[in-house]
Amino acid sequence: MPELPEVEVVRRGLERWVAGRTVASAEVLHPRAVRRDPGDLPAVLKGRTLRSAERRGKYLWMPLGDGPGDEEPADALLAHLGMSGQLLVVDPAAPEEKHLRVRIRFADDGPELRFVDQRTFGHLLVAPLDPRPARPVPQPITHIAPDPLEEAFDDEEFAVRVRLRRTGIKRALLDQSLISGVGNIYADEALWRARLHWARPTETLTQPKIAELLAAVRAVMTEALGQGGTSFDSLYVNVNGESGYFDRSLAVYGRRDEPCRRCGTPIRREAFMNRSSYSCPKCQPVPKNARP
DNA sequence: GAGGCATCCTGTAAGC
DNA sequence: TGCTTACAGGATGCCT
Repeated sequence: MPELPEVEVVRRGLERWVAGRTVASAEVLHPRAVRRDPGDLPAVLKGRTLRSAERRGKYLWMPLGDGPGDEEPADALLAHLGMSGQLLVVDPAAPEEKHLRVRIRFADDGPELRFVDQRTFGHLLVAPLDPRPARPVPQPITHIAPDPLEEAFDDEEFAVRVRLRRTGIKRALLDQSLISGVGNIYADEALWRARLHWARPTETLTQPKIAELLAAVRAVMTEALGQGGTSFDSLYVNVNGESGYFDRSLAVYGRRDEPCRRCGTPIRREAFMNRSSYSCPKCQPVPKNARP
């Protein structure tokens, strides 16, 4: 499941293999894979140059240029991988993947870009860039907060906003308008490292504790990035189709009844927001006034 | 305005 | 063996 580290791995692949190339044609094979008007995508992309590969949280985008000029791009190809999306750079003659949703061919007749997505939670679209912020971002994601690996992320502001919330800390971590790029897996891992239960009321957290949690979020993401991301099956791969290995390093996620790596207590699984939370009963005791 | 929950989707695994 | 059900989860929209 792609979270920030996995998406960053994909971004680096796009920067290396796709940036600077001009689109010859685009083909939409599943309407749900493209937001707005799916019929428009081929016409809007044809002849445009994919300038570079940018990322905020779990969103990727490639600003679109009209030629060799150095004018500021006004729009971008925006992508979210959802649960199972993959952006693959493959030989045009390679057989079609079972869940191929969008195919983009280039004018240089080199490797093509394919959007493959089994569960169709991911999507592509072309959107205008909002030029107002210091770093232009596509308009559909202007409500997304910077991610903790960005320079623009403000630790103090994050702590203030978390303490103003009246909810559980894991809900806050998953709220992309507070902090982007954190999903269920890395939320559980960071909370374990910071010895916090997921239902801890946000208003009871001190500023130093929030700083410790942020450090844990950054540490787990940086380590995952170093190993090419997390993969439990073949659903997540980088642009060349290679899986990451970080799942071997997970301390709690998916380790129900296995011993905690700190104290040996069996890891518990609890239902949370129609999904799962994994934690250590001893290291992460249920708080008073828990907010599920 | 903020918080919380159902919904979208498909493949896999478990249960009967 | 074959069918049914539960589960996985990011973002959105709706309800309170």
